[in-house]
Amino acid sequence: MRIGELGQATGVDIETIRHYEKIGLLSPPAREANGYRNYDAAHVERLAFIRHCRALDMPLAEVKRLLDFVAHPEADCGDINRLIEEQLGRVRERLSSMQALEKQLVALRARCGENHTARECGILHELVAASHEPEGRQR
Amino acid sequence: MRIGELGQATGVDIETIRHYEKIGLLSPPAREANGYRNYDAAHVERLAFIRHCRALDMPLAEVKRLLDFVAHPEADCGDINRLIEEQLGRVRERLSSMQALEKQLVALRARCGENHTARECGILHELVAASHEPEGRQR
DNA sequence: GAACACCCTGTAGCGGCTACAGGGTCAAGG
DNA sequence: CCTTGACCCTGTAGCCGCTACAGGGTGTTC
Ligand SMILES: [Zn+2]
Ligand SMILES: [Zn+2]
Ligand SMILES: [Zn+2]
Ligand SMILES: [Zn+2]
Repeated sequence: MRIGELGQATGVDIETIRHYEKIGLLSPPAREANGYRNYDAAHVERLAFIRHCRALDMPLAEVKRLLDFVAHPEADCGDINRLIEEQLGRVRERLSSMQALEKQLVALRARCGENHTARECGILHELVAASHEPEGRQR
Repeated sequence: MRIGELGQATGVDIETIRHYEKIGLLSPPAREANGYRNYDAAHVERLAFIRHCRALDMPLAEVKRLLDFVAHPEADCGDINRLIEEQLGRVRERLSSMQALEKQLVALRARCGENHTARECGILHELVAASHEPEGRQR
């Protein structure tokens, strides 16, 4: 199948597919006589796998590591475990900082009353005032 | 004060300070005879404000808009309100997708038992299997 | 006069795409 | 036969928000 069909089949932009090939994440497919890329079922499989991992917000470098495991199934599984664990750690860290962020934004929003000018805006005052304190009371 | 002192005072890397100047976020300071940047109190104020907004994960483009409000306090505050609202919307969207992500990763981790090879690893099997289904059951 | 801390400009890199520019290929329709 | 259109190719540059050099200049101290 050609690149357009592969994109159709997996819901991936063809520019992205070429990008994955360029960075060595998706193996170069065969070429037709006219130079067009010609993908097979394994490519569909692989690309779907990549996208699934990306949907789990894994960096491409980690996806690459996982693909290596798929290619060499005799390897020990401990590393896979660790990879997921690391990923989970990062996600949780990000999650908690985003929760703190949401709280701050909600508080900020509450500072703004009815129509007035920027000079009298509680949001702006709060932002200016807050930037006078050392960052990170919440730590 | 020189750039190093400003960095000290605000906890911002001097490369970052020069970067902010280059992209027009921080106004160019005066220069000493030898060409060294010479900042004043207003710059400290402004830089602290920028960093505080960044800590709230605002894109620099929005920080710029806020700085415009600070500079023109006669403007209507409605836009400030909207800006914070948009920011909150983005944060919440990201937050809920990260929560879903965390769940998936926890489920994934549970699939891996004791020591075994990648071939028998439940995580890998799950990832491969999941990539066969159309993405986004959760939507 | 040499070591050191500081400063300057400019360029290139990161990740993960996205968007061109400037071409080639091939089937259907006027 | 020729044009239109859909598809494909390569290569380069841009996005964000930094970060890291390379290759220099300045100014104080021993
Ligand atoms: Zn207001
Ligand atoms: Zn102030
Ligand atoms: Zn396992
Ligand atoms: Zn399969």
